[in-house]
Amino acid sequence: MSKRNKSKYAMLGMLSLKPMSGYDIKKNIERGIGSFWNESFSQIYPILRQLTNEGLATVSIEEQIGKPNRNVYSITEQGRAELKEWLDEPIIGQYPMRIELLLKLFFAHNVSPNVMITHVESFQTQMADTLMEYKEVEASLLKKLDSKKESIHYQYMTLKFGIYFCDATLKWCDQVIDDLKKLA
Amino acid sequence: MSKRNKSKYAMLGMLSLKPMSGYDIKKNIERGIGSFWNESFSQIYPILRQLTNEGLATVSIEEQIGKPNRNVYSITEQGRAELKEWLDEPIIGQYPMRIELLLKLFFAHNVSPNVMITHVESFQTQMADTLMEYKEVEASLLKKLDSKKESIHYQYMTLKFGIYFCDATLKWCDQVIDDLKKLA
DNA sequence: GAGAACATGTAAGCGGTTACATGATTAT
DNA sequence: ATAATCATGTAACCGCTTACATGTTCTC
Repeated sequence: MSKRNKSKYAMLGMLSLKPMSGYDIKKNIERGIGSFWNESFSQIYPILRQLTNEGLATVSIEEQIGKPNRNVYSITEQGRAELKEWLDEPIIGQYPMRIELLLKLFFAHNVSPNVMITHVESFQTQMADTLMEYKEVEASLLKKLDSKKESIHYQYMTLKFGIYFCDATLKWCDQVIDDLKKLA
Repeated sequence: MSKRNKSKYAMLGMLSLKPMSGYDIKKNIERGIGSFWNESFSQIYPILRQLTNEGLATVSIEEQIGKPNRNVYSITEQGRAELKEWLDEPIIGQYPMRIELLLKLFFAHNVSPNVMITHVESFQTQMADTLMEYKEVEASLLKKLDSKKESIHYQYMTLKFGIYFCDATLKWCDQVIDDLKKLA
């Protein structure tokens, strides 16, 4: 009944794309699903070891010259089965969002409107940067959409979420800055 | 340097609106900022006590007939000062988002598209419900906008974020369901 | 009669971040 | 030279959720 650890499924999902090391997984999470998911090394490495103990993944050590060895993990049939089981499950409950900017804005009557204008503007530039990154990824994904890999389509759908979110947020920022200026 | 506990400021912020009990704060958080912030009783009560120990709030016990006593907290000048300090600070770093639906969608090549159609559709109806609630709150806020309380304006701005977010998400759901049907 | 709302709290445990530890290679 | 990338891990700590504990009144 308690909140299950979803990091495990994030690992299995990543390994379902291709065999990877812990380091690879970190990078792929950042570049691929960083807008709505994050994992740190201190979670990744122990979970990966746990997966092998449970027979959901196997390891092979790749020796490299001049670099540390890579522990490359591959998903097993059993791992795939467990991943599918999780994918089938309906999603219950809410994702917790804690957006500090909005918390401050809600209590902004305690300070001058200019304070919040500054905060919202820097939030806005951050968002604009993020959107540009997404657009670049989009361009590279669009080239691959014809390929036989259906996973590309799913990657594109999640990316679109990020783009929709940024767009909406940027429009909101414009409006809020306008409103704040009227109060100032 | 470590991640500071922002729950404290959520409490101070709530008390900056009016004196409240822990129970009141919980309700006000749910109804007012629930779309981007949450607190549980096991955080609220200890923090409230801590605030009084630090001189940031005072308590008064209201006796009631047939109901448990209410411990009503009021913010002190010192509390207001600390709240303002926090409001002034620039917001550093990212808010962690963990949206399970998107995690599943990213790995959806492992299951039939119909599985994700089901998930996205129930996500969509949830969002639509949320949006309706927001619209109701919006209607009641619009009536109060003329009032002398400037805090209403800030409440409206944060509510607008929720509305923008829901709108964008609903449009995204429409598109994704279309795309998924083409894959099925 | 069941369940929600009112009202306050504690204890245990997991989830997750931050800091620590190590060290070579490559790019600026 | 300095920083970044590659690469794997551990330990400590904090934040937060879940479960537990208690009891009345009001609503369906």
